[in-house]
Order: sequence, then structure tokens, then C-alpha cells
Amino acid sequence: MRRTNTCGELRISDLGKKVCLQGWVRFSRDHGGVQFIDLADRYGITQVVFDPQDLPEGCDAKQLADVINTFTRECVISIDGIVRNRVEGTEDARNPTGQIEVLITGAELLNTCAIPPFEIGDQKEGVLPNEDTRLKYRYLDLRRTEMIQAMVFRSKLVHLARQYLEQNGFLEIETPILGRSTPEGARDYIVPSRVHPGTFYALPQSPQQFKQMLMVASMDRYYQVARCFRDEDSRKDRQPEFTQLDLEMSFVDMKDIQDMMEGLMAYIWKGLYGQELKTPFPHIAYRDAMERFGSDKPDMRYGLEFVKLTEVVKDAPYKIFQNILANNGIVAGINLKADIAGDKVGRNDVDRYIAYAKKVGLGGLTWMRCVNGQLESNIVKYFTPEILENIKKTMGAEEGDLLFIIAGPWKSTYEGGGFLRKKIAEDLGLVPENEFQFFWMDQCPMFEIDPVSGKYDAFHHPFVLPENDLDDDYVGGACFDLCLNGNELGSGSLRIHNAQKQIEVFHKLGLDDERIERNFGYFVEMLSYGAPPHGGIAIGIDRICAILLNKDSIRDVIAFPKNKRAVSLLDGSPSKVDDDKLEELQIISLAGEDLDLSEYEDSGSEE
RNA sequence: GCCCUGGUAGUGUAGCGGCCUAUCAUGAAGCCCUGUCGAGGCUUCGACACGGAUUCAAAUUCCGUCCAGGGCGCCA
Repeated sequence: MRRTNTCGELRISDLGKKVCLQGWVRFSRDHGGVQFIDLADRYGITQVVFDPQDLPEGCDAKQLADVINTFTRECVISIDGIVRNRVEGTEDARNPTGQIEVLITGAELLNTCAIPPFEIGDQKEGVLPNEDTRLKYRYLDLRRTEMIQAMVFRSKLVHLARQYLEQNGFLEIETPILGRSTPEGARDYIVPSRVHPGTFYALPQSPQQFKQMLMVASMDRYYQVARCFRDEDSRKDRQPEFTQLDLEMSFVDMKDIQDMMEGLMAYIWKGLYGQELKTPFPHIAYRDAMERFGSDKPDMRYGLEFVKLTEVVKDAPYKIFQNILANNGIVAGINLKADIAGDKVGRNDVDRYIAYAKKVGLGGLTWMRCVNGQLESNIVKYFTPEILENIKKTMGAEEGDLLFIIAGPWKSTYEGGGFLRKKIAEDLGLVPENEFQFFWMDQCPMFEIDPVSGKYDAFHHPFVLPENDLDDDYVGGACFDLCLNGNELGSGSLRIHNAQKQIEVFHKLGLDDERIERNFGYFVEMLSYGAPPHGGIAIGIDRICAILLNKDSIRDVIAFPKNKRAVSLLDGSPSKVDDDKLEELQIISLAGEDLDLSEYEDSGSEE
């Protein structure tokens, strides 16, 4: 290798060294006689100087100038030179290599660069091109320092995780990418089989079943940096393919798994920031999270907690509340204290929040303001003075405070309230930056009942160990989420290790024996061959990186993400494939605009 | 499937019925310049997403389409 140093490496201690640097021309400044080039690579930027007056003997200035004249932005060059001091007073304190420069004594153009579609300099933050342009030219976008830092950060984080888990006896084991499609859960990406026409593999939504098999296989502690695939619509924190740090442990209880994760996070923290992370993480029960913050992954870095008013208003002659309470609904309030909201939330803002509340599924939004020691609003006339006083007391309302009151069915009302709480906090600037608060959300139910169909759905997934008898009124699940700043990083649980219990849960979820056998037969059978008690957790690598780096979207910590519509602008996938490929797989597409189905008709009943 | 926001030179923007032959910056091309560092100076080039409608007049208003982002649904 000719290169002697990277572009982020040279310091004052290297003065006089003969070096060869190779990299990209970021900026160049031609002063007529002397010319400066910012030579960049992923390690940094070094200023290299063409100074024809100051060349050592034997250097042909004319020849060098001819080469350097061919350099353009972002072309790839190799320069030989001598590390020297900068002229006094021209050092650049912002750049770690800013004390020195390299006098060019030899130069070579390694490759040209077409005119870049956007500028790659780092000072242009805030004026990034549209994301589709960035994604189309991702290899250029990734040259930006900010993106390089994200990739370095992510690589470090994953490396630290591997180190910690290896130190704790975990085996890194790969599980199949081509697997079986299951009817539960997210939509699968499916892959046609050529050998068995008409059958399909599915890409894994998670390695869930395989990692449980590894426990039955006595591997005891498994982990994997696992790519997962879900064919659902994207969000800023959801991509069609994403990466999870997946792990599973045998002979453990929930605390063992949580302790291991806390140790892992603390190790990563120390490695990334050189600081101790406070463990253990606090816990909050699902019900409390919902009733206090209106979310199962609440951001608890700011207050604005809901206070239950159901009891307080149960005798109020206010029809709307009466109807709601008669249907087992709840009433709860949130107090915007005068010092944080006082002047900032006026009558117009209240109307805005009422409109927002309706948008997020709340029937409406009741408000009261504490003025001259009395609660005032358009509806106080429906409440007796005693009830108003009680509301005031329960909510801790003081002069100038504004109360928002939500009412309706338990789940949808608290969920809507959670959206409202978040919106208010953002509007009022209550969300702190650069504060990271991990916590466990636990004590979850095993099932949720669909309010429309009355059907049981698994709260997490059907392999979670129920904590009590399935016929009890309330069944808890041995599962928990790891949350950070209002985001779910991942969820873990103890798993069912008893075949009969697993079948019972499937039954509860409405699967009959035939369907269980067809879709999960091998899995249930596996449990019958000495499955140890086991459990595990998976956390989203993309999400944790995005949160820790303050990125709006996980796309900013993924080298080659898809856009909102699951398209890769870089390679144009998904794309059509040649007809002969489809023919080999015995597949016809119904999406073609000129498809002639006549020769296939009467073989199927569809359409 | 639905809702919201947006689409102006390569890039980022201003303009939001006539002051538009469309602003500014950056970029690109050319010239000048020996200490800059997003160098600087001068000259030139380059755009209203597409299709309809309203109007004497549309970048601007309306309708439709496409594209992008955010959200709902969905994500066991």
C-alpha cells in the first residue's frame, strides 16, 4: 500500500515526515500562485498545498501543476509530500489536523468524479437536499461527516454488544433467512421456490422460533445481529428490513434477562461515552404507563401526568360524562401548570387542542382554567361547587392552571390522551434533549380482546408464558418492553416451554387443532422434547442508534435504507424480473397491464 | 385504504393573480489572484412536477395525476 497515513491522522509531531495521502478532493482554493486542497477520507481532512515556490530540488513544478489542474471536486487523488508547519497565524483550530499541512511534491489523479448532484461539505447542515436525492446518491451522502459518524457509532455499538455477550457465554448463531411463512403477525416477504413450484419461503419477521429451538438444542445462551423483514407500511422508525440484537437464554427468570440487558447497555454506554449508565432501570407497569402517561412506551422525561377523575365526577350532572361512566369509561385530567403553560396556551390554542384531540380518537376535550381561585370554563355550570372543588384538589390546580379533561373508553381515551400529552409537551418545549431515560414496561396482559370482534389477540406474541391460569378473568403475560425516551427499543419475555400449554394458548387465540398442526406442528412437537424454561429479548439496533444520535429517522443510521414506499432509489428495487425467470418459477403476475389470462382461466376459482 | 404537509435552475430557497424577461445563495464553465480553509473578485449558464379548468392575465386559484415526507390503519 502506498498510502502512509489517513487524512485524519497527521499532527505537529509528524513534522518533516515524507507521506503519501490518498482521498477525495473536498474543496480546493487556488490563490493564483499557491493552491490549497482539502483532502478528505472517512478519518478526516488534511490540507495539502501546492506551493511551486517552495518545492524541494528535483520537483518539476510545471509537471505537478499540470496534474493538479485536472483535479475537480470529489475526484480521487494520491499525493506525496512533506508534513510541514502552517504559516504562523493560519492554523485551523477546528480541525484536528489543522496545525499542519502537507507540501505536495508528487500528485496523481486516481479517478475522476462527475459533477456531484449536491454538495458534500459539512458546513451545509440544515440545507440538505431532499431525501430522495440523498438516497439516490447514497454513496455520496455517506461521504458526509455526519453520516460517517453515524456508521462509526453503529459499528462500535454492535461491536461492544458482541464483546459483552461473548464475555457472558453467548454463542452467535445464524438462523435461516429462508423460512416458513406463518399466518400470525406481520405480512411476510415471500420468496418463491424453484425446486418446488407453487411453494414459497418467507423471510423472517424475527428469529423467534429458531432461537427457541436453539434453547431446546441446549445452546443455553444465543445471540444474533439479526436482519428481520416485515412487509408493512414504513414509518420514520420502521423499515421493511431492520436489524435486531436478538438473544435468548435458558433457565432464567425475567429479572435475569433484564439484568443481562442492563449490563449490556451499561457496557455499551461505557464504551461509547466513557460514562457509567445508571442501572437498574426503573420499571413501570403497563396499566400505570397507560393511566399516567397515555402510552405503553411513555416519554417520562417530562411531567404532564394524567390524574384519574372517574370517582370525582361520577355524580356530576354532566350528561357526556354520565354516558361514558355508564359504559365503564374513564375520566382523567392533565394539569398544565401556570408556570409552563399559563400565557402560552390561550383560548385559540385550547380550540386547537380540542381539534387535535378529536383527530387522535378522543370524543372531545374538556377544559377548565383556574381563575381567582375558581374553575372556569364553558361547562362548569354542569358541575356542583363541591365537585369543582374536588376536581381542583385532585388535580392540584392553582391560580392560572389549565386543566384538560379526557373521557371515554379506557384504552382509546388514554391512548388519545397520550398523543395529546406528547403534542402539548412538544409545543411547549418540555421535551429535554440529550437526556436518555431507559425503563422497563412490564406487568402486561397476556391477551387483548378486540373490541369489535371480541376475539383474543396476543398482547405480545403467542409464545409468551402466561403468568396464571388461562381461564382466569385476567391473564398476565411474562413479558416486558425496554423503552427509551418514548420509544420501544424491544421486547422480551419468558416463553412457553410446555407443549400442552402452548396448544392451550393457541386455542385461546382461536386456532383450531388442524391449524395449529399445520402452522406450528413442528414447533409444538419441539417443545415436547425436553424444552428448558427459557426466555429472551430483541432490541432494535436501528432505533437505539437513531435515538442516541438524535436522528429523526432510522434511515439516518442505515447505510442503504428504503424510502417510505419501500423502494430503494439506489438500485431501483423492487423491479420487474425477466419473463423467463418467472416462467421457471411457474409464476404469473396479475399486475401486468397487458396480461392475457385466458389460457389460465377455469383452473382456479378466483376472479 | 385514509388523513395532513410539500414539489420553483444540479442543490437549497424567495415569490403565492398583472410588478416575473422569476429573487438570492450555492454549483458549473471561463478569467483574475501567493496563505486560504464553505477562500475571494469579475463574466456566463441554468428552474415554476405533469395534465386539465377558471381568468383579459396563472409559478400563484380550482380539479385530477404523479412524486416525496409525517401520521392513522397495519406492525402476532
